[in-house]
Amino acid sequence: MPYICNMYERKTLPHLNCGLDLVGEVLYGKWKIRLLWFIYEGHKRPSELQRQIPDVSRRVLNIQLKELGDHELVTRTIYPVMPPKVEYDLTDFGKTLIPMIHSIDLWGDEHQEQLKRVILNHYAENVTPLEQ
Amino acid sequence: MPYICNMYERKTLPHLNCGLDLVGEVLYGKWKIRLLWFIYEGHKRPSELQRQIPDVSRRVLNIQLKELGDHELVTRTIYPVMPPKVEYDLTDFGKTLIPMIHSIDLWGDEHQEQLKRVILNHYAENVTPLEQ
DNA sequence: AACAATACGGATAAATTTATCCCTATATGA
DNA sequence: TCATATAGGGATAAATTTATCCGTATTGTT
Repeated sequence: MPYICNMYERKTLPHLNCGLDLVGEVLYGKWKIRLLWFIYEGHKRPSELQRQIPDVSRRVLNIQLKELGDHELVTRTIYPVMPPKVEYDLTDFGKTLIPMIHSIDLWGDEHQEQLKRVILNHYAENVTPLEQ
Repeated sequence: MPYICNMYERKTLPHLNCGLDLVGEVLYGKWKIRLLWFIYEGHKRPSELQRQIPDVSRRVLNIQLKELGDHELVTRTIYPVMPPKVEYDLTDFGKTLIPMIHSIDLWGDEHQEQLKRVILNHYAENVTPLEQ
């Protein structure tokens, strides 16, 4: 049974075998964790989120927010004003993720020197010889 | 400056702006967190890992293990015996991830009912009308 | 009048990730 | 002798994700 996801009809079924599979289904997306984090920090409007994460295209931002909504991690409130105003908020379910995301963020900050080193090393080792 | 990664010459540069970017660079891969977790649980040989995660192709398993190694999260030990024997172990750096992964795993288990519901709902809502 | 800000989505292209298929090697057991 | 287990890589295809470009609308500002 095909289904549309991310504006795309998926060909394969998801794996829902273990807890980590389930988490992956809802959090595996390049910007999702960051979106949850910024919403938690109070950046609720799409344009604010876009400014916080300039690297994401506005299109993908919308898609990932939509999926977070479908997965009941955030709510979307539309204010009938002009110009349009939309706000995202964490649901209670979404809020249960915050301690986890916080620990991920902390780990990244604590090890940022080492992380940068290994990431850049990995690239350096894999640069195409022609370009060195 | 192009670089090869995942047997593929990347066209865009990675984002290394914040802690979450850095974590993403080393953990963003469909099976990486599970690989770290199973190695932590004592399944060290590639063939064991393959059995724990039948859904991953052997090829991709090797590639993701290689990257975990490049990122200094695991070590790879080759025993010069026949048939070949290889063992992966977490490095000290890799071990610092365990509490985080544990909390992810716990969250997934604690909320598995809700997760399954929202994941399946999301699919149901997005099934192509033709197939319903 | 022209333009920016707000928010959203369709069509499509590009990038990236993951999978499939096939190959190398050696030792052991049926 | 033939299958199996072990470990791994090259070439390529398929799937999936992400980005780009364009269009819709309204209000207020220059």
